Amino acid sequence: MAAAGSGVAAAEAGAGPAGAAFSTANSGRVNGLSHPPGAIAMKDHDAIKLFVGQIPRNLEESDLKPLFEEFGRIYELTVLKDRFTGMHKGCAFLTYCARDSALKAQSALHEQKTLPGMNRPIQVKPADSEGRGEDRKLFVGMLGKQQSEDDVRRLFEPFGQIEECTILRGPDGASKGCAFVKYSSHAEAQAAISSLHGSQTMPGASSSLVVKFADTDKERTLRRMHQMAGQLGIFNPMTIQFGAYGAYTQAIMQQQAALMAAAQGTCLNPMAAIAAAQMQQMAAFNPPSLPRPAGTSTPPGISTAPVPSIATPIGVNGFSPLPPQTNGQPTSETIYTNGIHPYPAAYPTAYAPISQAFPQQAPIIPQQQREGPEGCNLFIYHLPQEFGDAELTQMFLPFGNVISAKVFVDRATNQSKCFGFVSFDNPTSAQAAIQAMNGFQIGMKRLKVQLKRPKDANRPY
DNA sequence: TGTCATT
Repeated sequence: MAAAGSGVAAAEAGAGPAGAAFSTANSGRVNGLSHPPGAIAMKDHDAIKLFVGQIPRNLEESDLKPLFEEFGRIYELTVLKDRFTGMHKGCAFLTYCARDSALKAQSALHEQKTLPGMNRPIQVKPADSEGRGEDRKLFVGMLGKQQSEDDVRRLFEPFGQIEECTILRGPDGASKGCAFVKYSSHAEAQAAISSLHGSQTMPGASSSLVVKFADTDKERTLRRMHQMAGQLGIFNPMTIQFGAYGAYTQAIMQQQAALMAAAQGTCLNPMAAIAAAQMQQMAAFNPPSLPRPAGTSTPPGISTAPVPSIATPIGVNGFSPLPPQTNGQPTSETIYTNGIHPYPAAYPTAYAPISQAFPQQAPIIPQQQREGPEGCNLFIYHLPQEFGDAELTQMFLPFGNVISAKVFVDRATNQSKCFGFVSFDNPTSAQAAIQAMNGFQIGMKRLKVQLKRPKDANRPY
């Protein structure tokens, strides 16, 4: 809850003990016990901070104090105010010196009475900051798909009292291989992590048991935002910077980089190797043009006329000599002098808000493996051993919007299994990639590029 | 032939 979150900071930053914060008329006499005026109130170590909601906005701390003092000596009481306007938010944080006072107040007041002018009863309950549950709830991963709630309980029982145990299941009831386990205390949860995380590998699981604290609401929201960002097509910074021509400009930059490497007889990185090979292939299969990334969206106002001029400088050899002034560095100027300008005059501002939103560094959205629509997903075999996700992405960028590229890696050795997946956002790009890249020779191997087999299909080959 | 999944 945002209100509680900002309120915590406000409460922490505000004046401390009630004795100092509010000097009301009866400050020398609280809860029937007298104590010297000006004495600093101490709170118990196990004191609970309460959230109080449904308070009329005309009531300030001094008005509320008498109501709550009935249950014990108050250590701190803070009405939540808007950080900027100072407006009363209709709620407060309340800490009693004694834990017991808080419990009494909660049971006597929570939902039990409605303050004047409010239409819902007062809320008195431990504040979110009191670790209402997230810090004792565990996420358990790498379970066997056939393990039941009872199996998981048995596993986690030795470390404390389990309040809740839920296996995550899909709509069909099949286990997703993970679960939530909630203990009655943080310490118990921590003990379970220490003993169980990585301790064993469940039958059918691909790696050892995962035991960690579950995501907080905040983390969950963040993850959802990332997912949404992915769906909106914010895949990588180059897409944003170069718009629809990112594929072309990148492909050309790579080829030029590869040229330099090849000219020096050094092919140290995999991209140089692939780009060099790609150029031979370019010259062979369709002389003057890169494959047209069909289906790539063209920003409004851009004519498609520049496309042929992109191909032209490449020439029949698959490349053109570098302009002398670039000194071989594949900078963005290199691209411009080749006659390719990512921002024609007709299209000056459409992406500007995005680049302004991320002035320094475009956000790196962690690329999760996303399948495209049917017919957009490729299976690629016989990849060079040293190829990773990035190289795979680069290799297929010229054919369209690559929404994901994944090279499979052996988890034990971290070695590529030499196959992977590439997904486009449309089937035409996928077909173009198959046409151009299936049988593509790299070193001694030829790539196998075909549509990914659908999960449910049982084709025997 | 999408490996790890967050109510």
